[in-house]
Amino acid sequence: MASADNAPKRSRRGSGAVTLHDVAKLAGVAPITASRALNHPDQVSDEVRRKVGEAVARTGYVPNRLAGGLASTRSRLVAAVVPTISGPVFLSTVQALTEALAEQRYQLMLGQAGYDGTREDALLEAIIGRRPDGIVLTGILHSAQGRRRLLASGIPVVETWDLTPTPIDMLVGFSHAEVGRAVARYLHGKGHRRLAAVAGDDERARRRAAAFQAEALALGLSAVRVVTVPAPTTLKAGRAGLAELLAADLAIDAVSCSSDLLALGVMTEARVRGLAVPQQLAVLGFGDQAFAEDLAPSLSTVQINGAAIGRQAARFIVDRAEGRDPGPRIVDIGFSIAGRDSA
Amino acid sequence: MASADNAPKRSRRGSGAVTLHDVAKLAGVAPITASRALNHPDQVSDEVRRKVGEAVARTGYVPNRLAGGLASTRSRLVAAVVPTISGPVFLSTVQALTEALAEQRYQLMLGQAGYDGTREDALLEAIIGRRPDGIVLTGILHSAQGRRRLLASGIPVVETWDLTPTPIDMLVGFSHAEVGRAVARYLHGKGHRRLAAVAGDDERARRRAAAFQAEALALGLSAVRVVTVPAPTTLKAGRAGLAELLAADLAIDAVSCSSDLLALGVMTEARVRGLAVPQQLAVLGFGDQAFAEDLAPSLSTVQINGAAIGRQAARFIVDRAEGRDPGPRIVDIGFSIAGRDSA
DNA sequence: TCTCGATAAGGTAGCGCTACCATTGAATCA
DNA sequence: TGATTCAATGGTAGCGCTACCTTATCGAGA
Repeated sequence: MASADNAPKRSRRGSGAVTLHDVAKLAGVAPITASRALNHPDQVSDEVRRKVGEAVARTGYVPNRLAGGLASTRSRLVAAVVPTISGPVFLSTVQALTEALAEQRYQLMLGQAGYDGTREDALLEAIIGRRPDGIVLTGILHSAQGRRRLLASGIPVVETWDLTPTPIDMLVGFSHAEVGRAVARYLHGKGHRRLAAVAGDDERARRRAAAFQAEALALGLSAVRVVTVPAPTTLKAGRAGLAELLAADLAIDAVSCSSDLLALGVMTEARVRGLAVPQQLAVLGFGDQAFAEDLAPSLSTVQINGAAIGRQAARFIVDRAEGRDPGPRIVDIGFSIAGRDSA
Repeated sequence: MASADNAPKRSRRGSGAVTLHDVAKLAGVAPITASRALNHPDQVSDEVRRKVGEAVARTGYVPNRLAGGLASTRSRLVAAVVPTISGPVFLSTVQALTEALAEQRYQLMLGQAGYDGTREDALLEAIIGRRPDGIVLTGILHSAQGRRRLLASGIPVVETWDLTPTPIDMLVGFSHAEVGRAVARYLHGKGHRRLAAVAGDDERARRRAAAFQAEALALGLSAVRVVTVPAPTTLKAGRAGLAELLAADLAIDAVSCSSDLLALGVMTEARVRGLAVPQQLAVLGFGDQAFAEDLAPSLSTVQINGAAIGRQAARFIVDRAEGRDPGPRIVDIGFSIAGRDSA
């Protein structure tokens, strides 16, 4: 009965990495105490904290969050869904979200749903399977089936970049209809009378455009022509959009665009055609990307604080995950119009 | 001893979600058989496959990948590290990576390291803790300490957007020095003799610029002035960069930029100052972002197939994870120069 | 007839961690 | 002094899944 079994106790499986057990043994404490020293340092003595810290440093131990998540049903993982990462619109939100979460030791998992929604179901399954502590939906329209699935999963959900009276769970955004109306009033206020728009083919841009049209009519202006281009929007589409508007020979004097890139395209096409911006044609963008301010002429655009959206979404989810009350479930982040040289 | 304990068998813990046990019970098979029906369908009978499929549909079961990953030491998770998501350079790579991985039922986890590397250590810890099946480093210089840590973790690593003879593990990229030299030869071939450069303050851009300078000298041209601007690069920095070059009064006739956005800034500033592009000043970009081709004048630029990099990285990692030999560990994806109107 | 191998299914024992409860010893109170 | 509280630590039992092994069943070959 002597120690005949010097054979590795660790069985066939496992990654072979350092585990909490190894750390605990080295520190001379029980595994659970080592766990506490790392996760609830205030619950152990200085002595234990020191010994465990040393053992961690010596072994290079990195906690297995898969195991921790399984045991505690808290994965410290947050999933974000964007239509596509190439549309730079949501980037500031995703970036702020990543950073705010990293500060709280949460990690972001990114999924792309595409603009058509065909991958949505597979994506949701992949996400829910990871049992994230929260899901941030960024500018995506989801099927009723997907809604039900999310709801059933019980995972906190934050919808962003929109404002609906009936969110799945929580929401940070702004009113697209309000943006459309504000833009119409802004251009009208600047003396423009023959408005047009170039809009990406996505739900939100369409809603802004519709409100823009309606408000222009309400202001007594002539009917607004809207050219729709595929999403995600590109500079090229902006050029083509203006070309199409000019071909229709409507004598327009202002164009509202559903993205800054589109606006840059419109300005480029106008310049090539010898149309002075803003004298002959006013151009308004959407999103206030970094380059907008430094174009020549500088681009007037709708400012959305994407970073604020990301931070609020992070706050929502972390509060929920830690059992705090996140307050009102709907936050209107608002918007403003940066009046610069182009309109 | 009768069934006195009608109390919920499921103890205090757990998420309350449907588990494989529930599915198995409903299907009338053992849990392990249900597991096989889902993960190795060819190992069970049609009958079992059908019953389990039905049970899954009825219960809305979503496998817990935390538990699966813990048991199998295969997380089906891949981590990608970018300096920042706002620099649009790596977006095409990240997008292609996400898509290629999603096809193989792997999921991407995104981390931002920043350009300074202060967050690098915390980020690595967060990543390794999830026990991903692979890590893709995108354009990031990591400390020797980080290298050691990654190596010690035993996780497959793919470095991208660069070419070094001593990768940590696997590598897909191209030679930045070669790009710098090719650009110098290209501009020289177009008849330009007084070259300059505007480069972002990151390791790779600096290497391109250095090779650009060296090659220009080798071609017998006068010394190349390089203006360095902060990373990530912006349009504004491009404008400022050109302004600085012009202030030095060097009579330059061509500018090579370390990003397309920078090039757009240079072109914008040139236009404002009445400098004709390319007649008085040739401008060359880097990255071939979507907008480059449609600018006026269209932007000549260095094309990098970022999507191909992403796909190859995915292939590397999936092959490794599934135990296949991924072939040569270093892949040079190359580059080309798109000669358009600006240079 | 018996053995053999292939196929299909099940049982067992963890993966590495933490929730929950029990225990200990010291400090506090009446 | 003994009852009571508290802080610090440990033990046990899973979280939900899968690797590994074993057992039943069947038809083919000797």
